[in-house]
Amino acid sequence: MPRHRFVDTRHRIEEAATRLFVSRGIAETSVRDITREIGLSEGALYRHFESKDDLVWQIFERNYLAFARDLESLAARETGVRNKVAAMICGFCEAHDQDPTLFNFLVFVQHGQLSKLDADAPTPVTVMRGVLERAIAQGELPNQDPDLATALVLGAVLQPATFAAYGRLPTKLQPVSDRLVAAAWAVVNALPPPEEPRHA
Amino acid sequence: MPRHRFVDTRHRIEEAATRLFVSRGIAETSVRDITREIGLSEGALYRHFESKDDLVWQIFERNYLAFARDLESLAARETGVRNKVAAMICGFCEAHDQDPTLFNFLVFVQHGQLSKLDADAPTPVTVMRGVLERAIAQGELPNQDPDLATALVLGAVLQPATFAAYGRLPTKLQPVSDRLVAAAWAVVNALPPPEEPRHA
Amino acid sequence: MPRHRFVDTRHRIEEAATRLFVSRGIAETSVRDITREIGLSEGALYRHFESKDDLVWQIFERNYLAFARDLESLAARETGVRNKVAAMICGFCEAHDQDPTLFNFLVFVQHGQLSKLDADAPTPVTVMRGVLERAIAQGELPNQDPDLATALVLGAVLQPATFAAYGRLPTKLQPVSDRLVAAAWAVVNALPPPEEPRHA
Amino acid sequence: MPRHRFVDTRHRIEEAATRLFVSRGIAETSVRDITREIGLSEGALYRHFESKDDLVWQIFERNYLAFARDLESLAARETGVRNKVAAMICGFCEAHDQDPTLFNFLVFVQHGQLSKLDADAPTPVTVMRGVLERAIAQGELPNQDPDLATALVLGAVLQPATFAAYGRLPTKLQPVSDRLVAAAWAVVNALPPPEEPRHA
DNA sequence: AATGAATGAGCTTTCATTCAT
DNA sequence: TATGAATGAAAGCTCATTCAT
Repeated sequence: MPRHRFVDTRHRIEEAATRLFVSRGIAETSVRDITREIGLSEGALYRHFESKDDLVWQIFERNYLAFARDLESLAARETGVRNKVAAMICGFCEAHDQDPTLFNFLVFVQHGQLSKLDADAPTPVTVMRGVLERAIAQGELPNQDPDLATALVLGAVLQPATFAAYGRLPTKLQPVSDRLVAAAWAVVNALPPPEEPRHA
Repeated sequence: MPRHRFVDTRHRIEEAATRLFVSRGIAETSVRDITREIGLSEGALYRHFESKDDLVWQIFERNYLAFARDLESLAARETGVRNKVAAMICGFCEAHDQDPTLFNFLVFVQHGQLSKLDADAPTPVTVMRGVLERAIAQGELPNQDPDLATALVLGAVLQPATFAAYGRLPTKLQPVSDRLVAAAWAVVNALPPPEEPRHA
Repeated sequence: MPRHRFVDTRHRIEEAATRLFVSRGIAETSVRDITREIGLSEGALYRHFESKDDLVWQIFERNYLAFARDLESLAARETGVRNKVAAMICGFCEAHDQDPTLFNFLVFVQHGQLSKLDADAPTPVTVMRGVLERAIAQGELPNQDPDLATALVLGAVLQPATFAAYGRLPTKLQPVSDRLVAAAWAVVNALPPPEEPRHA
Repeated sequence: MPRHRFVDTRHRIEEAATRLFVSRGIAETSVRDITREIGLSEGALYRHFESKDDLVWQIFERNYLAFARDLESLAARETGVRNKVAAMICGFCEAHDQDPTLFNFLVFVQHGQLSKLDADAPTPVTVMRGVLERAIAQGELPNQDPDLATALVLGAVLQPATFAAYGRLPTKLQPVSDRLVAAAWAVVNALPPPEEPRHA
């Protein structure tokens, strides 16, 4: 008999739940679906999580914040926006490829979990934004709205991830991470021409 | 309560439903929620839609295909990839700004509706892909995977739209459409340096 | 434009209703099913019948009593139990063959309608019982319980009718009416041997 | 309210359901009616039966087939049609008297359940038919249509059972089983005179 | 007479959660 | 810790009936 049954069970619940949440949606996944998947009784789940909501939240919070911290340390390790952004994009790709199910849950499925987060807890979005904002302020990047810049950079990884989830792209993003990095970099440097290009 | 109001009940249902679907999610919105919103009895909804699923599908299909056709004609009107892509990006922005709720429903909420579409019905995604693929084939764009290119271009509008939905960006995208166009264009022209750039 | 539209519509409702009641059951047939069958709106049915219950009742009462009266006059026309019973059995067969749907409705489907009948209204059952009881009293038939006798005689037509409804027998009973008559007659004359057949 | 009563909930459901189905009809009995009758919540029923349909079917199938097997073994135990038929008629009476509610459900109420049965599963009807057909083939009975013979024999028990259900006969059939046996026997031996008995 | 949208009660079923064991 | 029957609220849906037109 394994020593860590409790831990093990909890982990198996989270894993099965994440899988089902991503493939069917949270509301479409019943507690019964989850427990049946791992041969557990319905009631037993409540020894490990206070409620279904709590289960969703636990999966989300821990992983979301951990992911944010990872990105943060990846960026901290580098110098210069270019390298920092590149490292973070690669971080997204690695997180995606390592567990696409969890990645999709964190980034796409999380219905309403975001608003439960501590307002100033670092998230993948705020971490990226922090790097870009600082770079803009210090003139490392063209002057631009940091929020829009963040959206554009993230779009360069998240939309490919979406395509991968829908089968429009291969399941692995790391093989194309160079391309995504190039795109992310291009996007924050590609400003439209000024509105009124006076005389010749 | 009057029986025959002179308003289009069907339309009011669709509108309220779209709003609720976007803000809460489809599964989290009950038929009762929808009808209560517009002062209608539950049963009455079933005079207009066969089922809740049917309601979702009707809203989705009609608007999704119409949107795809709009993009198609916007692109057709232009010559050259650059202009075509620019027109489409602006088309996304306009659709978004005109009815952000509907836009978000079509692009983000549609749970499983995509798979019900006719396999070869044109969608916003396939329309964009068509333009890019042709341009790549004809050397108008650097050689690259058309699917990845499509993802990157779409990311340049959809991620800002997501940010707008979350309040991270203003509700209107049209004011920044130039920027999005520039980003979209940059993204398909920013290829990473070749892996091994031997001698000169 | 036909003169008797009203009458006509009413009749068409009754006919369609009877058919559906027999084939699906009363509860399983909705007002909508009935009206759709004859291209009428739901509301219009209520110009002809006060309620669905009323519709059921009207179909039942009129036909059930008419059938009882038919049997009564068939019996009255004959002399002697044998002939009277034979005539009634043939009456059952004819009624069945002429409109099996209506016959089955009257005899098998009528859920709870029987109890709404006037307690002393003549019914097919009471008519048959009357003939048999009188014959027993007058020694025309062996002494026996008139109710049991009635059941046995009716069983000789109704069970074949049931078989016809289930496809175990041809749809027409008249071709075998002689046999049914013979059976009915045999059944009221076949008394079991006395309980204790002492010596010899 | 206690969670784990030491009674067989499933059995109590079946019993209450059968009673209600017979007295009101299947469609007219709601799941709520059934559970209220035995002090159970509606949802709890679905731990024991997949659906209302499933409940109906389970009650029907098990008992119907068991009854058929009983009749089969009663017949097998005897030699000669006469005895076999007598044994089966008595079997019907016993089944009826032991649980009239269940008997009526099996024989009269079963809405559409019959068609779900395996096509070649033995039923009370086919068992009786088998005995009669063989007897006819071997000349033990006058030559006649075995289906009609089966209908007539069954009519001799089922119509009295119907009368008992309607209160036209006492609730017990066993006291008159001799009479029913005599009737059943008479019915298969009472052929009408040949159509045209020309000269002597 | 006829229409059909609207009502509102009721139906079957699902599901998160509790609790005796 | 685990089980699974039981709860009770709510869901999607149906349907007899009404009524403005």
